[in-house]
Amino acid sequence: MQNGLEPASVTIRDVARAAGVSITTVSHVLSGHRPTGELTRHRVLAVVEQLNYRPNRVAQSLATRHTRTVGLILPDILNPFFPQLVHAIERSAIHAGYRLLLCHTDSLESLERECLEDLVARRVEGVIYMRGTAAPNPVLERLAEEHFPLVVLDEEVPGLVAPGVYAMNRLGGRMAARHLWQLGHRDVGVIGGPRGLVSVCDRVQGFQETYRRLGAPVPEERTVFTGFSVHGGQEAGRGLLLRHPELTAVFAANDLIAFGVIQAARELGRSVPGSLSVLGFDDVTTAAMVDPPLTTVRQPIRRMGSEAFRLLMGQVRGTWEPVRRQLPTRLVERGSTAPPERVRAVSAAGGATPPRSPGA
Amino acid sequence: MQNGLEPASVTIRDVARAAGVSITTVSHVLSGHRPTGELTRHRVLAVVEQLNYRPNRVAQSLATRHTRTVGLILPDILNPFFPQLVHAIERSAIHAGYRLLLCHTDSLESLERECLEDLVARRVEGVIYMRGTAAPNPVLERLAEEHFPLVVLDEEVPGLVAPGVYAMNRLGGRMAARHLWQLGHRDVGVIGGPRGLVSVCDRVQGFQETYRRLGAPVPEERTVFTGFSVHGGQEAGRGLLLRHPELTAVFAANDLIAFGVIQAARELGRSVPGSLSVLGFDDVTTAAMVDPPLTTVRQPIRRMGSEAFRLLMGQVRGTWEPVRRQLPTRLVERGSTAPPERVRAVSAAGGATPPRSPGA
DNA sequence: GGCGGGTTCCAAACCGTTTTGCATAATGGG
DNA sequence: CCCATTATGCAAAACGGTTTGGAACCCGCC
Repeated sequence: MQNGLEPASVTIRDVARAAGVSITTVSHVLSGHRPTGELTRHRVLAVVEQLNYRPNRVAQSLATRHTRTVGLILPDILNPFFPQLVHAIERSAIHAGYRLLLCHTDSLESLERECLEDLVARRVEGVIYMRGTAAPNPVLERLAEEHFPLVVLDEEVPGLVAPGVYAMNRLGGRMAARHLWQLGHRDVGVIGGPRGLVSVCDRVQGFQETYRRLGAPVPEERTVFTGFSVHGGQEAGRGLLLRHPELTAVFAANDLIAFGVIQAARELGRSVPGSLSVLGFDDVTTAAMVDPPLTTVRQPIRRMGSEAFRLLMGQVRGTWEPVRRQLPTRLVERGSTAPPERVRAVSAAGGATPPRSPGA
Repeated sequence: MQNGLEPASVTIRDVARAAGVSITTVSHVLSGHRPTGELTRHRVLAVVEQLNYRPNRVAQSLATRHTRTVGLILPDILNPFFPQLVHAIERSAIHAGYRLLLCHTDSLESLERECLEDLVARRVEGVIYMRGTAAPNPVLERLAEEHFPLVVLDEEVPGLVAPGVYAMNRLGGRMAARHLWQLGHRDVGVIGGPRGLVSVCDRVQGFQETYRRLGAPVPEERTVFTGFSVHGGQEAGRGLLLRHPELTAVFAANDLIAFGVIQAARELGRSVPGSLSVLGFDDVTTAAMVDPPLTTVRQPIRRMGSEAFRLLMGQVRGTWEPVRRQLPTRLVERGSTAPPERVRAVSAAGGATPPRSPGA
């Protein structure tokens, strides 16, 4: 390698020399950590301007032992849920003068570990950790034990004592159940996400528990699990609907899955919501744009992101405590759910309720 | 600030002391830059293991003058196009041992400049720059002049001589035009993205140029511009359709806009593609999931991302040259386009073509 | 005129690595 | 047995900043 490519950037030494002062002085006028003479200050500033000097942040980081960087570990950037989260975090971060080091793990545990190690080796001041796999992560555990600034976001890590920000998943599941129940659905199916994920368990259990309490427990074979993806939802949805044509509604553990279910339903000639209601989770921005617009349980994504960052900063500048924040979900009713056909027919006959027109 | 929070990480000095060798030796066994005795090596490695030593990457960076980091500047992470691009870049990056420093600019020129400055101050080895504004960026120009490793991605910067990777936008526009023309559309509208963006110009011009050549030039007032967002598309679409109800098809400069147009059409009681065909650009993953599935011009997103990274690496390790790579687009026909009603009626009467059922 | 106090500035140590030049020990050949 | 090598390991100088402890100077006051 030839080297010689570097623009041989100007150092603080160059500035000092050009301004005829010591390095120390330059540093002080730049940082303001100590008062400097009016005259020298202007001279230094002028030289800085003229030479277009910018302090080397890595040298600064080494000396000051802070990098103004936080690491982000996320499982799947293609799931629109995560970009929304990243966006919220980014806003907070930039506002606080921090940058984000991005690590996409593709839900691979090995990558997760590697990234985590690398991030701390790079001396990020903290890590916001979003997992996509249920596999235990020893590195994460060590970090938590050492009280390394860390906040778990979105997907809880069982057994880990560390600060975290989550949605009220169980509550969300209940909301979904109540909604479908009230519409009159008695034969419902559930499509969960990856097995072992706490959020999936909570959502599914919240849903099932409500149906059970209402007197119509969801039989085990009507609950299936798949990946958090459109494809997964489609496959699982097709299977479920084929085995249980009597189903009038399906609750999906996230919006991507719900999208897949809608496609599967269409494939099988079942209209949504006419012959099948579909309910999602997350309220990703595209949820309002699909056909039909998806009824879904909204997570307060922006607040989750900013809260996560806030918590992280709290740790960075002092007090580590394993706060566990849960933010409320809320049902967003759109066009993918409607009363089941039987009920519809009845109420239409009674002239009470016209068939609902799905619309924003 | 109490400090004392740092886990007081173990340094190379600690390892050296514990292993009873010099710092140099430790460094050498770890890097393999010089041969070391079998015995010492094992001893050092054992200590490293035991102390769980990880070299401080920022110190390493300072000493070696490389950070194994590249900066990413992108205008809008909420537009699913960019996460897809980021994903592709990330894959290449991680494979090459690099990490990504993420800068979301919200299409703000001031933020762009700031981020760029910060990234080079942080000594990223290169920058992949995606712009969302037409405003000139002096920092960018300086960097390009200095031959700082840089590749412009997706959105060209007029007047800048720097390596770049783009889609064949003009060609894409032509493809869109040809498609609509062949379906029989003669009254078409165009909704461009932000004014001044080269990609927008190219797409729109490619489209218009084709229609002109075919003998049905698009009148100026049927072309409007808006932001790259669903909302923008909806507003612009509503306005356009209100002023020009005679339109039978609309070409949108990206998928988000197209989604908005579809919503606007629905608002106005026009079915898609029944009474209005809509054609997008990008082929974002959600394009296949909206209703109706969007016919769109696909950009080779993955290839654009990996090619951008490849180009960047080329610069990092040596040769700067302002290569300009253009990747081909391709029309993906889905359900949002169909022959205009008039034509449909005719051909249906002629019994030639049954109304097309939009489907995947 | 000496002295306390406030300004300004600088020298030097440090942050945690890499890397070069050299010293020493071990090895082998003549 | 001695010398030329080769194998090993160390000390010290970077890398580009921050920060602390003083030194030098100026001021006004008693």
